[in-house]
Amino acid sequence: MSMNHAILGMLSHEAMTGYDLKKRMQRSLLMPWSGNNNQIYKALLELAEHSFVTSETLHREGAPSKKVYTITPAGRAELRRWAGTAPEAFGARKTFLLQLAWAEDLSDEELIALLVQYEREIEIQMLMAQKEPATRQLGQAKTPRTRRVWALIDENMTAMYRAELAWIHKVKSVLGSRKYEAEGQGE
Amino acid sequence: MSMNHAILGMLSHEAMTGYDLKKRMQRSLLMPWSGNNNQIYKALLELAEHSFVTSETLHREGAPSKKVYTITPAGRAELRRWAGTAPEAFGARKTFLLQLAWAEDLSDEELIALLVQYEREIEIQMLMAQKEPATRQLGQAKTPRTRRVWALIDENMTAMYRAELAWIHKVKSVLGSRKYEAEGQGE
DNA sequence: GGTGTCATGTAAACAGTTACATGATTTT
DNA sequence: AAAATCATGTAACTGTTTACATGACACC
Repeated sequence: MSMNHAILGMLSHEAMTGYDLKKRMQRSLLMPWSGNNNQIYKALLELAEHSFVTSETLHREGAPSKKVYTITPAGRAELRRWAGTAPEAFGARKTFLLQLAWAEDLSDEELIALLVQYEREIEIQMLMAQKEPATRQLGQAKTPRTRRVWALIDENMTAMYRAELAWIHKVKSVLGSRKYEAEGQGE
Repeated sequence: MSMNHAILGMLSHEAMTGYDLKKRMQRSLLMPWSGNNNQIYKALLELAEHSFVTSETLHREGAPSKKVYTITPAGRAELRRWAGTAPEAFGARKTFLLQLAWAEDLSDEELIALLVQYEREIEIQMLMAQKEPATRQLGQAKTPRTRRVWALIDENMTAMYRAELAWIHKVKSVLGSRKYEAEGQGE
């Protein structure tokens, strides 16, 4: 579960409450979990059991109490360990490609309409990624290298959307000009 | 659940057993579910309940019996309906980006080693996608348009991996030459 | 007076993975 | 003799989403 490590990572920059974590996770496209209560409060319990975090309850008058979670040295060690583990290839759930694959009974016009809708969705994601970079929710970078790496992470996100938009344009042009009737395979 | 529709889609080209579906799903990168028994046999039961598929059991001597599933007209209608629904943006789980984000305590050399490992993983995926295109598991395309669309779907997959590899190269060059020390933001 | 934010948590459902169980045949 | 393939299914677990519950304060 990388969820727990994501939380650990965020706490490594700043002590926070579950509520803070939730908001940040929801805003960052890097963590596509919904950032919902259930997961976060459970994960925090689990991390506390392993002594990777400690919590301090702040009682405040006229406002709900807070539980501020702080990472422990053991937590930092675990984070470091995890950061060095063998990386895995990403997995993309592109439901739209499945939709396209079985859209045989749709007309060219319906297909193009679908593509336009999909394009709009991707454009929205890209705009969001640009105006609220995924790494902004991670806190303040501590070193020039981290600052640079975070910028590269944000570039990865936008590059991904740019590639998808380029592909959409190609598909639209193929369908729009009925290039498939020529049966050509060329680029 | 797009799992059920993926099954419906595959059955729309050819009647199959659960076992056949499992093998095809496992081979196709388009359906990143593990294609495990539990899911498939449950999904088939569900589809049968909705009368989207029917099954016929073939008893064979000297071999285990088969249950061949066939799509019904209602199933085809459901598939068509689904194909026309509003598409959603894809979601990518890029755990590696999270790892990178919190790799502050790793040396440049360790970071580059991680990148090289990640590059290898992505290269493997891309090679798999090229030599066994995701749409090959879908059956035989019935029309020139479908043939063309399937080719475009396969291109989408390889373009995605190509974009990732290009990004990895950039990150390697930034880290390898310690460009981050210059604090530059330029492309 | 309704909606939104702050703040913690729980319940129930759905989705997905791993492993088990069975039994015959084929390949190494 | 061991391992893989064919073929169906179940059990137990982990992961994820949606919705519920509570209560105070702030804003419109």
